[in-house]
Amino acid sequence: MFNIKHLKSFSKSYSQKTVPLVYERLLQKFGPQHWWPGETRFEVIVGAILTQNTNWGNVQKAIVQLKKNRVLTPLGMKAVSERRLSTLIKPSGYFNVKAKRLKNFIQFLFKDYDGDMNKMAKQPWTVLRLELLNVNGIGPETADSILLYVFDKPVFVVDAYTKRIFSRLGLVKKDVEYPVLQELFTRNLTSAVAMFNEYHALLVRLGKEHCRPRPRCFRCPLDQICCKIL
DNA sequence: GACCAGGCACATC
DNA sequence: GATGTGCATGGT
Repeated sequence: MFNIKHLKSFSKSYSQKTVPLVYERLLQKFGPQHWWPGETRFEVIVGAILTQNTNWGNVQKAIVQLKKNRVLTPLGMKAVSERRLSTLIKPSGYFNVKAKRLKNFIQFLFKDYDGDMNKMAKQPWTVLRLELLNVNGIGPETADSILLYVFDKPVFVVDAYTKRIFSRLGLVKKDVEYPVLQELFTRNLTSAVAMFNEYHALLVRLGKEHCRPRPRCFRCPLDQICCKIL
């Protein structure tokens, strides 16, 4: 029987075994998460930017506001002023910086792709990734979320939960760099898009419910995740 | 009132 | 290159 308490190590074989196994256990425990069912690709991108370091519930409030005011389309968002945009997305927090970031993305979308998401979809994803990272306000997690959840590209999304969970499982150090952790998943998983999509969502679910920044389950050094879930 | 949330850019050393 | 800080709302 797999028991993370005894296997804790940074070894390669541990990773090979653990990365797919954690996925199986999580899917078994929580079931499919049906993540990011945005009505349009543009909506998912906006959500990806608004959710930076922010609770999804707050993001949804902002999305409703944008939709109500017809700003949730490339043309609508291009037309609205940055000041007005920041007011509409207020519930999502960091509204001034996020308004700027949304405008930066819009500028990129119109300059390079004539405001056409279909044209963007045709770009090879490795190229698109670099272009997205070049937009001020889009970092690795947001870029990869867009590639995976909007354009169905085989890119694993690493976030704070991923880092916390897998460092506590002993597979990586606490301050592991983004590409190193990402590589851990791409190297140890065979299937891609559908699984990457689901795995990331499941890690968020696990993180929210059982893996706080400061463990509350003091009997167990990994908080609750080892004894109750995995 | 403290903690937490599906990051990122920028300043400083 | 590593580390610290500002950005801000809303739920528990």
